[in-house]
Amino acid sequence: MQPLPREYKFAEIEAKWQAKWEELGIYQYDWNDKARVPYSIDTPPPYPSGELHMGNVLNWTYFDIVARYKRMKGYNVLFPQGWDCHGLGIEIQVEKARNIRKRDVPPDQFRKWCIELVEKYIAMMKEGILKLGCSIDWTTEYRTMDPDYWKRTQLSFILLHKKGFMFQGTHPVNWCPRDETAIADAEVDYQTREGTLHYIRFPLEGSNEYLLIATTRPEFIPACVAVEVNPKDERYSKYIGRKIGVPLMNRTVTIIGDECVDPAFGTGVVQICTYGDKEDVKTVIKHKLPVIRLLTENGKITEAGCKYAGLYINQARAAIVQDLQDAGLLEKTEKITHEVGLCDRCKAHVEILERKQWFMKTMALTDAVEKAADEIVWYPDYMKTRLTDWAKSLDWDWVISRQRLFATPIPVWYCKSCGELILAQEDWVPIDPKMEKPRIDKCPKCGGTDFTGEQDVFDTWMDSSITCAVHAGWPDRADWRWLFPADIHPSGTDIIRTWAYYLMVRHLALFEEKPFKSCLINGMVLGADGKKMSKSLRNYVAAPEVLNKNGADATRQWAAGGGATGSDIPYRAQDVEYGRRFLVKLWNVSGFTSKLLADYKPDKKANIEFEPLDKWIISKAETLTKKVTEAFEKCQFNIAVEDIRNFTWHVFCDYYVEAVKDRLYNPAVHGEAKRLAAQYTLYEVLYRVLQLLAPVVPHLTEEIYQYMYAEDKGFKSLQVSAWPEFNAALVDEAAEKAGDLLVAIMGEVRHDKAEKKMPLNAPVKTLTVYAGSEENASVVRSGGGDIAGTLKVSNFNVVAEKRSEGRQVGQYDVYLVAEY
RNA sequence: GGGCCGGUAGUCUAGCUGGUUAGGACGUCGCCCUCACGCGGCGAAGAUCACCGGUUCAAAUCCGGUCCGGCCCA
Repeated sequence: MQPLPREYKFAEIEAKWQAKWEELGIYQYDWNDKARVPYSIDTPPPYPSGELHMGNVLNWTYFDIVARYKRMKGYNVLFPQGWDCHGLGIEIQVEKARNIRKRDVPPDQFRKWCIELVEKYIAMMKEGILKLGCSIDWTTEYRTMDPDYWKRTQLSFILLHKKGFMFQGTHPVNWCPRDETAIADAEVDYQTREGTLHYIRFPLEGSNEYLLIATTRPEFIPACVAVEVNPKDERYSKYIGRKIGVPLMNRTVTIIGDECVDPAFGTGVVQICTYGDKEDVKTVIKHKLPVIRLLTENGKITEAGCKYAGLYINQARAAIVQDLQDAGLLEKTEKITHEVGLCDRCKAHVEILERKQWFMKTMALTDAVEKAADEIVWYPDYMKTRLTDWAKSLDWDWVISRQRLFATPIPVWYCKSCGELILAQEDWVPIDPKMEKPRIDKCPKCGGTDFTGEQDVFDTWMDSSITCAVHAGWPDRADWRWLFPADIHPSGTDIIRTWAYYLMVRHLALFEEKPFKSCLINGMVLGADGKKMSKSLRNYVAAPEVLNKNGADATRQWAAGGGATGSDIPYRAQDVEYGRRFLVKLWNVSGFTSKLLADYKPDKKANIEFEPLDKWIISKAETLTKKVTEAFEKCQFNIAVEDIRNFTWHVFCDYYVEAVKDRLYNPAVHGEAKRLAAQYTLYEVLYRVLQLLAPVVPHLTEEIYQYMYAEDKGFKSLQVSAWPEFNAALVDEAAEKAGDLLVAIMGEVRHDKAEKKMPLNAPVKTLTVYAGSEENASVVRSGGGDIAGTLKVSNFNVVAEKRSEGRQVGQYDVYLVAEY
């Protein structure tokens, strides 16, 4: 036992232990250990976007607590760390930083710049994660942009292709004309914008009548393939089946009926264009309408647009509106607000384009996803419905091809003479078909020898949605199933529909097994103003700033205790400061305890005489252990943190330590055996607090452990000490009740002194307690030593009879009179 | 329009498998320089638990409805 230094220097302590833990290698997963039960965390590889933000802090703190807790519980914990590098976000940032468009430079050069930027960002984020004190096994670190990783993405594609899950199709897809790539539903950001509703006359064939249609997108008139009305709408039902002229276009289309038309919107007559919006896509499929490809990949009008060909969408709209007006076909316009789809990376207006794309058959897996979701434990449980509702609401299969540069290549070629698809063999990967030829002599279909490599690349989610298998060692390790499914997958409320969903479909399709056994959801971090934290709202706080100012242990308490798991939590500086104050308190009480225990030998337990308050706190510590363990098991970090803090601060520091000072200072009065009991209790209860706190506050608890306990307990780190098992035999309800009464009496005398504006250490000449019953009287007498010692009472009288004189002790039928 | 969540003291938040003097934090106001800690100690004030109805001996907690807010989606 060594006494603690006086000052608590968190920066020093935290840096020291972060280095030391790494040196000790205690966070390394033991790949050869088949005796201990493994526990694998499916760390979501973050997208390196710059410095760590408070959202990352919340997320990483949650699963680091789980990792540390499970390690103490004796599991062989796998806590890997990867980086999800590819994506449009990085491409756009490189373009902006270098003021170029990606097509302006050779693809290799562009890729190189992307890698440089990603590496810079990884370094920044990694520094933050290290400062937070995460117990990551860094020997597992990987980057999805490395060929060794995209080998896995490609292999999974080949296997899924062979199983029939991958197909090419000319389907309408969400398309970003600015980035010139297909994007998934999940990447479309819907926003309310002001738009113009145009009322346009469509002439009925064979009459002088016309129908007035309302549209926000007149530029799609050249792609009009039908006009639609609601068959229940008496104004128009009679026209169903008739032909109607398309304004400015020398052709007619048929008027069709469908109940999905809202008679109250606009005029109740709508044009169906390929493709003005997602509704058009549904209608085209349902009524088997033709498709007119109006837009090019960069958002210009095609030849199908006749005289408007070559114009950008906006230019075409202006020209068409002008022409309609000149022709007298534009009856009126009005402003409306409506939802528009924007590319969530660049905010350009998303169009719908028909283009050959690769898809994964995900809709066919919806039942399997639902079943798997039922088998998974969700923290909190209601998050399950977010996933299943999303899965059930999907209309389209997942578009997995992208027209980008910084991504994993799709490992296929096409025969130049017959167009036959050549799929890479499993042992060819990693391979880039843009750079390499397929490893065959000739086309198996036509014998041709010339091939073109696939130019498209994979959606970034194709990389990151196989992590559960990859972390387990797939496909390199024969025993990867040992770690699969992952024990826990952490996710945020905002990415359940992407990350959790894609993980589900990929692993279910590949391995017919759910990817993870439990799913831990974190909410969003809000600014102090209660709004979602963002730089533009100026309520943004950078994680390194918080960590440098308050240290990791205080910051982690904020993350763990800021709110219930899954709910959004606001970042407020004062909450982190409360965490820091708690640490100072713990440090001080530990230092004080270490002095009181200077002559204490833990192994010498002979001749101990427990007082009621010793039994009281030992029992309470045991009850606390049960509560905290249950809370950690259910990922209720806030409950665990609050219970430990309150016990430490208010039960241990404010009452127990105060109550035993006199026993420790004056063994001549109380006896050596009772002094030893206090020392034993201080020693064990503080150790228990340190252990329970270790997953949340790893650095400070380790520092205290090393000074006070390492020599005796023998673990090289508190982090690998055995989690305290709840021992029902140590719970003593009678002792807790008795102690509560004794503590209440001491509290009541404090109240009395406070009211009389006396210092708390003022001596009491006579203290008379009217216990109200013989039972209470014997309790009060049994704790009389500690009470008299703590309150400096010269004459302590306990009267069993009931008498309402003086102050009532709390809610008890006990009264006391103090004379000074 | 749909799904999910929330509405608890000036502020943030816990509790919500029904019975607690509704817990904690920040802030506010007193008092105490008590031999670990003023980043402390002891106290105090502050909540008709959004609203309306129902179930029940009993509801912040369960049910129905209304209003408001958030996230995600259409």
